[in-house]
Amino acid sequence: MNLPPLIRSFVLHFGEMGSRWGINRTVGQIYALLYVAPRPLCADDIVEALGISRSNVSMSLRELQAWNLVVLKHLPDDRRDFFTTPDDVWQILRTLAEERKKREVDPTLSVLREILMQPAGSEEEAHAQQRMAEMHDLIEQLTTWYDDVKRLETERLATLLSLGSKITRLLETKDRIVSFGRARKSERPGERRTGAATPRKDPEE
Amino acid sequence: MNLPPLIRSFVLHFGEMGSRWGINRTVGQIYALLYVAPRPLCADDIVEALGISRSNVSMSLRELQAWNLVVLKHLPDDRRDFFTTPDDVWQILRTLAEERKKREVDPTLSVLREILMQPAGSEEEAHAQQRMAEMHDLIEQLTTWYDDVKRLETERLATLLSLGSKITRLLETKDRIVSFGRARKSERPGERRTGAATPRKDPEE
DNA sequence: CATTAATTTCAGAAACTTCTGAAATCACCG
DNA sequence: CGGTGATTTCAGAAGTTTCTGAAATTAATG
Repeated sequence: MNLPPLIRSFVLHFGEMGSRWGINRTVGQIYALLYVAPRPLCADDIVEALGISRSNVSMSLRELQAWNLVVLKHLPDDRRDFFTTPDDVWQILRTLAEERKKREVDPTLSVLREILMQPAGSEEEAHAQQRMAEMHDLIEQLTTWYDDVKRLETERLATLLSLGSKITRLLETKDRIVSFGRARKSERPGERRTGAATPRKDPEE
Repeated sequence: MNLPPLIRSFVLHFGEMGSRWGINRTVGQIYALLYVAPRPLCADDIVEALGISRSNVSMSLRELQAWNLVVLKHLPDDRRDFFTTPDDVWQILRTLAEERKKREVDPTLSVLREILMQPAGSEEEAHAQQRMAEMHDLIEQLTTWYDDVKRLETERLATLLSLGSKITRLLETKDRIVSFGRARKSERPGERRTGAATPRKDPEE
């Protein structure tokens, strides 16, 4: 590996972090390198910088493309592919969130739904379904929130973040002034709201 | 593996998911099992249910304890350890977030800060620092928001979630009525706010 | 349509992680 | 304080992932 020391530390750290996240080390390193590079890099630049095999670079770039994390550039009169990351860090965050949701959250939700459709064959299974329904509802709440918030432009999202929990304090006040928080009285968190995930046994009780 | 079919699917799915997250398959399965079990389980119950070795169970439980994801119970006149997960799914989510932050986000922030303190030795490094500063600031904004919001009781957090982006619409209106959004005019997202992460070269420009 | 250069694929080697059974440790009891 | 049974540790076996170099493929050019 042949890199200026600051960039080197960054790249190595992201390699480490990558492996904690199920992304592999090389993929993490390549991403980090592209992220800080002042111009798009081609595969051989990466081979050179990280000292890994050409084929490994090829496979890892493929992986990064599958995650939509890199942008492909072409220079005139050069048929090599050059790669960068998007300039906007918020955009990167959005992509990351979207991809992880697609790969991890959505399949989990659908497994949970499927299990919850089946009839429980025992007390034990009925209890398990109850627990899975709780998990299902939590995840559904979070993804609904996410789907809503992800559409915000960056500036608004940043505003929302910088307010944080202050918002609830604001809402406290509004509750009493504007007619805004009305629906919330009847709906305590933890209780089931959607019909979809209700286990079979419920009707009999 | 000797489990009712519904529970079996759930456990297997969490095993799979676990491996995507750098948590290992067995640990994921054990967690899933404890999560849906109607009562605390001891190590031998787990061996029996999942058909894995006693020592593997021991190590995996250790791992789960290190993540604060399981609760230890003792029955009177029985010196075995029994394990459960907390009843409240929101609590589980909080713990998960806290632990992941501790292991992944905090170290990344501190690596970034460290690198940003060092003087850039070249154009290339200076550019890299600029990029790292952007990443640093984004992460810092997110963790500040998280630190703020995590203190909310579950009920309020749920309210906040269920409002989602509606809040910004509410704020639009308030901006004009109450004197609440004043600070935001001068502070465009994307621009540097904290001094901490500013790369050395800035002062000269 | 042959040549050349870039890129991808893939089988197996290397590295790493997970899992096991045997041995060591621990903690309670008489 | 020795015996008993539960639990943990650990060295190495089994399994998995990552990485490489050689071969195959692709695509542009004369």
